[in-house]
Amino acid sequence: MKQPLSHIVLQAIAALRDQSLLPADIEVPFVIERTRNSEHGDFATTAALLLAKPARKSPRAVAEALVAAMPAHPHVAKVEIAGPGFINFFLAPDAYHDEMRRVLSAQRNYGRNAGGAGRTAGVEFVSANPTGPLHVGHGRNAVLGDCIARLLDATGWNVKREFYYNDAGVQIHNLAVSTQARARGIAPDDAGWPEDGYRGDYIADVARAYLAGESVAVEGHLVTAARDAENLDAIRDFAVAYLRREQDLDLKAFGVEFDTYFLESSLYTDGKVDETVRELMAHGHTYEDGGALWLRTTDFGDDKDRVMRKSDGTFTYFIPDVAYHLSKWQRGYTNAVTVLGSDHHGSLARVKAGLQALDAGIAPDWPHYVLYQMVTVMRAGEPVKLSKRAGSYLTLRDLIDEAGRDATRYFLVARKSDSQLVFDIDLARSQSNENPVYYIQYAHARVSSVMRQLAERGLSWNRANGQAKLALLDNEHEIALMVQIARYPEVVDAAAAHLEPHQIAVYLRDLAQALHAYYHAHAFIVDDADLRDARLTLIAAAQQVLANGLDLLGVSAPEKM
RNA sequence: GCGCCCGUAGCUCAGCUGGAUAGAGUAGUGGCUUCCGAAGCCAUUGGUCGGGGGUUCGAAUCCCUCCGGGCGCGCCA
Repeated sequence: MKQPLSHIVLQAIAALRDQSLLPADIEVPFVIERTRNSEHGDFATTAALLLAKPARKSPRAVAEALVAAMPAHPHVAKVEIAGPGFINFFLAPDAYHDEMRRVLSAQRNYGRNAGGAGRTAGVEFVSANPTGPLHVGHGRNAVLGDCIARLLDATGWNVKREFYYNDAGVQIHNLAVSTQARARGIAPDDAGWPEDGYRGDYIADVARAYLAGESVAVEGHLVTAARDAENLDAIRDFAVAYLRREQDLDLKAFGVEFDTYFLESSLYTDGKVDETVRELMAHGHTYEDGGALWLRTTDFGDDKDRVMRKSDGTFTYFIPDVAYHLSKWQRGYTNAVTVLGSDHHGSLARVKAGLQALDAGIAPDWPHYVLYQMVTVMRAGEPVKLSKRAGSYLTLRDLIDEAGRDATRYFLVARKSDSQLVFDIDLARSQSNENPVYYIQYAHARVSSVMRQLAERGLSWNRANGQAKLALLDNEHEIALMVQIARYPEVVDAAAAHLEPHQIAVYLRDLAQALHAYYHAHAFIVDDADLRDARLTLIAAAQQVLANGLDLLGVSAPEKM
């Protein structure tokens, strides 16, 4: 709804320039924003405040000139100047009525836009090594990445979901020897159990499946167990496939799927690591010291230089990381998002430094990192300790089984990613009004309930009929609800631009509240057919937006609860 | 010691990225169901936005500093 307003402000600025009341060469990054207080209208702009200095006039004088130069628009009922020089726009009710019609004609497309213009955005997330089941932290990562992908898709990007993992490093060796020990009947704490072995019971499951000769289908190929406890390579391949499949099943149950699985080992076999090292050396940001090859990352804002190639000839992990991100760039990921636990934030500076040192035309702010803080899980008032190495941690699967997919997704994404999250299992699984996800879903189901009632009474309402007399929607609840509905496209745009899916979660709560309040204050199935059609149109629009928003979070929108 | 993140109502958190009188939920208090879903609604109490300085028309938001909490700081990944 902002576009017409930006348009007439731009026209007014142009008019003032033509009259030489404003310098011709200034850029005005003005914005049209929602007002917080309805006394200030629907939208406001601070353009006059920003123009005051270059125009060498008082903000109010600039505001008056702008308003005088502003063309009329049928959706704008009134323009006022307030305070130090705010320009407030009051929309005509028709602006909102038209918007409701737009919701119903666009349906699932309402709120989507084409800002990404079909360019490719790669969202890398989860990226857990296949050494065990996913834990709750991975769950936060998964839902953040998935919702960001959904937001980018909704804003016109061609989105690729990508999962990166290491299938050959120290941790994987550890997995192999742990599984081998289990296959030989050695348990943790027994003599001969490998140091730093994975102690969880799931390792015994892997070993059992291996000895039974099971086959595992994962990522489009099949791995069959060799059953030979002495064949460490076969054990490793099987264990990786087995645990990857477990992760995929958990992720699928969580509503998360990927387009691409990228193996770190492929960077070596495809020569990408060597290519990256060659390029870094060619651009002169490397030097040798103490038998190791260093990258001068301090040239690009890191706080100390980093070793690329150790004195034993192997690479540190960060070179594959740089090579991997280079591969994303080469694969045309104009926009790249990496979702990462904040405990890895130290690696950001060096990877970005490595990318800059390649001098490949990569923008300094590419890729975008979305960091998230730890999740603390509470059950019955007690924290549940997360300890991957101890093997006694709460898994994502446990959480989904207990709290349900919808509540788990909502809770893990409803907060800003960079603040610590306390996940209260008891609250998440409670089906009460304390639980926001049920409150939102309930609001959605309630509209379906009205429609069912309508049918039972032999009445009908045609969703596709844009003829409803929406001018009848004029009480405070209706206006509040229409305003809330019409905000949706703006919220989607902002949430996508800032990679902040929690904005959707917060918005949906507000929308559900406006709908519940309307529901309570007014009847819908009334005798007056015109009024009935108008009100049904409104709640149908609200329901559509709730469904669209829930879809962005990957949470179901039930017709019945 | 250095770097990043956080500190907003008793509790859990928003705050549209510098705008107008800082908002929700929950807890507390007081109301509302012969009627389409009470899994609901309405009203009300509650704030030195961790403290202090600064930048400007204007700061919870940006800068500096201090206090408190979290996470990092390896030729580990």
